Amino acid sequence: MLLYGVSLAGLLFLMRWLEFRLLVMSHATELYVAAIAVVFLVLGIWLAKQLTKPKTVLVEKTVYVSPSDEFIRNEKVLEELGISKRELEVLELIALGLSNNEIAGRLFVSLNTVKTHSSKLFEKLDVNRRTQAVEAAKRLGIIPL
Amino acid sequence: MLLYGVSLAGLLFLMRWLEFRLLVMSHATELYVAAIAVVFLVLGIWLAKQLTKPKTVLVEKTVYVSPSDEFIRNEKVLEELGISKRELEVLELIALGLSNNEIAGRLFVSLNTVKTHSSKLFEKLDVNRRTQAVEAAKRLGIIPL
DNA sequence: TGAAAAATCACCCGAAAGTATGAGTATCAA
DNA sequence: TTGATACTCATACTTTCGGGTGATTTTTCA
Repeated sequence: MLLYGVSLAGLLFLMRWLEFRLLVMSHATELYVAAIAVVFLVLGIWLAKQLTKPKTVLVEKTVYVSPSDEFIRNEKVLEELGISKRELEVLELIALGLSNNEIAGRLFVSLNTVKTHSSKLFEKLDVNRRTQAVEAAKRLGIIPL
Repeated sequence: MLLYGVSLAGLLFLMRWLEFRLLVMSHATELYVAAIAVVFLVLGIWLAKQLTKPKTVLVEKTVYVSPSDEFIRNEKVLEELGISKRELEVLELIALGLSNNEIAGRLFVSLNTVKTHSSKLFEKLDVNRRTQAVEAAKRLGIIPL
């Protein structure tokens, strides 16, 4: 008897619902159609996304990595050796292969000043040639390899 | 009693459904809606296909100019520039920070010979200083970084 | 504010580096 | 054998480098 009641209730609900559908269809057709359209549009998109294998395009890019891209200066060594800012600048330009004259021009100082800086630099790096200075500095992590 | 209830319910539902179908048929709305649904389903699929950007997978092929493990000399460049064996030896010693005199001593040749070699070397590397030569050579993969 | 450190510049001198030119020897391929 | 190339060495000259010394000016910092 209980089951019967429940069934009847469900049936009534279903009828009500169908009736509602009917009502909507007869009175608000545009809305309904639009809803259907949207629902199926989304369904279509979803279906397409599910069913189509992702189009994959492989693009190969050759990257040349220079070992000097993540250079971290060893400040500790700099401090220990007592190398000043200016001296470091000179050192970097020396490492680039510039002559003292070119360095002087680039730093807007006289040739003599550059010589003084480089001399002190050599003393601190314990070398006596600019090429050795570059070697030593790279080894010590003062300038990038 | 249970069976009777269910049968009755089913019967009622069937009648309602037939009635509904009939109604739909007579108004032809369902067909229209179905058509809309199909159209928009297809439209959705089409849209999805159009809008899905091809998934681009960028594969970065990393080529180390000079891997930290082992140095491979770029023989090609050597040949292109016409750098001889002896000149290369001089170049390597220059890169080590040796003076022309030291190089002469190590290679058992005269200072003048070393000068000749280095001069030709500079010419081939298109530089005019030993420090620049070292820079250029390292960049070209002629000597290890 | 005053001492220390850094940066600037100058002059001298010898050593090293680099340029120019020429030339002898050895090797290898055509 | 000859021509090309690499290697060797020399002389002469110019430029650059590096060491030494000293000085002035800035900057930094206690």
